[in-house]
Amino acid sequence: MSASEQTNWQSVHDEVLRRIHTREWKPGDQIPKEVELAEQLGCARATVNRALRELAAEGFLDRRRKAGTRVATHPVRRAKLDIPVIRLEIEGRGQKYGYGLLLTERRTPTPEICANLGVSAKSDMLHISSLHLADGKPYMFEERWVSIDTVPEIVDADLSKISANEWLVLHAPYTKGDISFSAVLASELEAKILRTHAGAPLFLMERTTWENDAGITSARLLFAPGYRMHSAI
Amino acid sequence: MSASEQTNWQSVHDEVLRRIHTREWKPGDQIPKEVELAEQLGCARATVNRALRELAAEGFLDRRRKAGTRVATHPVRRAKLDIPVIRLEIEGRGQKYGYGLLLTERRTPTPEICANLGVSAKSDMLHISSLHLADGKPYMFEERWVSIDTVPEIVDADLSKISANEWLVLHAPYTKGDISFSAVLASELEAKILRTHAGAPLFLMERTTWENDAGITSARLLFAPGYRMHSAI
DNA sequence: AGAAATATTATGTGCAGACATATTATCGTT
DNA sequence: AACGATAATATGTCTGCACATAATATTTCT
Repeated sequence: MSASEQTNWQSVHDEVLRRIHTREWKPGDQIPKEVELAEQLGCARATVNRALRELAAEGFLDRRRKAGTRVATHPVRRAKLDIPVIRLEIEGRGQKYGYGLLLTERRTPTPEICANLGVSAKSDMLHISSLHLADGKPYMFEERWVSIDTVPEIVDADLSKISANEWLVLHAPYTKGDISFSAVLASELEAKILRTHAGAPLFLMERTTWENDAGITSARLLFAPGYRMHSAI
Repeated sequence: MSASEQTNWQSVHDEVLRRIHTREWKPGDQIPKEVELAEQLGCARATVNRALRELAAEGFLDRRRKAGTRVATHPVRRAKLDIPVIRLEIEGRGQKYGYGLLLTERRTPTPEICANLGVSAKSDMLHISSLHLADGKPYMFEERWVSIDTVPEIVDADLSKISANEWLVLHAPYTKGDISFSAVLASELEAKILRTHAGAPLFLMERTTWENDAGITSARLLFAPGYRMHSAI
């Protein structure tokens, strides 16, 4: 290796990654131990440790005490999906964000929601439907249930101005969450709201959050046809 | 805070997260500087630094030199999607994995693939179609293009036994990748292959990878109806 | 040989101290 | 007041050292 430049953890990171990419170190290979690498690259062990730790977190390396460090055989690539507030996602693309509250009602949850959140069938809940727009066009249709037992303050929130999600982000942080993605067909009603036709393929995102096992909210987000979620890996 | 226990970076991490969750520190609030926190919690600044750094990476904190550390106002939650090899995903659920090669042909790419990968229209490429099964049922239909210019060894690979993706993972690591998800309708052909009906909603994953700007592969993965991708946040 | 106790080892983490760097705050000049 | 130079400061990182911990290797005992 060239060396000569300054050795910081980032450069160690890059150098190790380079050796993996050039297949100097192949999947399954054991790489030199931290002390040796530190000596080779002219830096402290702590610096090498930091670099290798990050590489392990990124999925390129497998590390085990005493056993050493080896190149991952099945580099599970981790796509980091940023799940921003919809408003910021739209505004971030330079589009104009719009939001409309379609319905709020206070009632007991459906059996499905009970199962999702793990709450009783007699729970006090808020059911909210809303539509998010980008440049005036329907972008995402949201159907959400919020537990009033867990987040009583929600009943005083003005959900005609700020979306339930944004309100929750600011007032009810969660400790645990679940998110899933799938493809579904638009129903008659959904199609009408999203201004498309029944049977159109819709991207569905379902999110459920808890605060220490107390269910907060469960939401079903239906994106208008053409939506693509993407990410770098 | 209680304290008394041993102070390691993990406990600092958890304590700070607790203060955020209990809204002792609210979104937008500035939190004590590292030196103060270290004093409060009875540990070295390096330890606090490690904890806060992780929390910032997780999206709970915003940190800036001189400006200090504050609780994120819009906690962008990062869903970490593990993108494993399909075989491992299926076997990991205890199902039996099956794989069938449907077609391989060596030809020039379609304009769409050219655009995706950024290669010339006269590139030498391998076009591969295959079907992945779980417990004998169609699970995912894959249509892939591999650049022979970038990965010449692919022509000697036996793709009837091992999927192109698995072969690539082992023999052609990438430095850059792009992944996107969307919902589409099954075409007649796709429906036939996945043993469903035309017009069924399919979850589509598109992946493209490069090695230093040299396009490696572009793949279109169509999952059978009912597929759900999920993750904890 | 086989099992249990013990030693060895590579990574994991903590610490104090130092300097680097990006930003903000302040001061002086016009 | 506006502007540019300068000082102050919180985080970012590196270093050398020490000890903890988990896993493996070795030895000892039956």
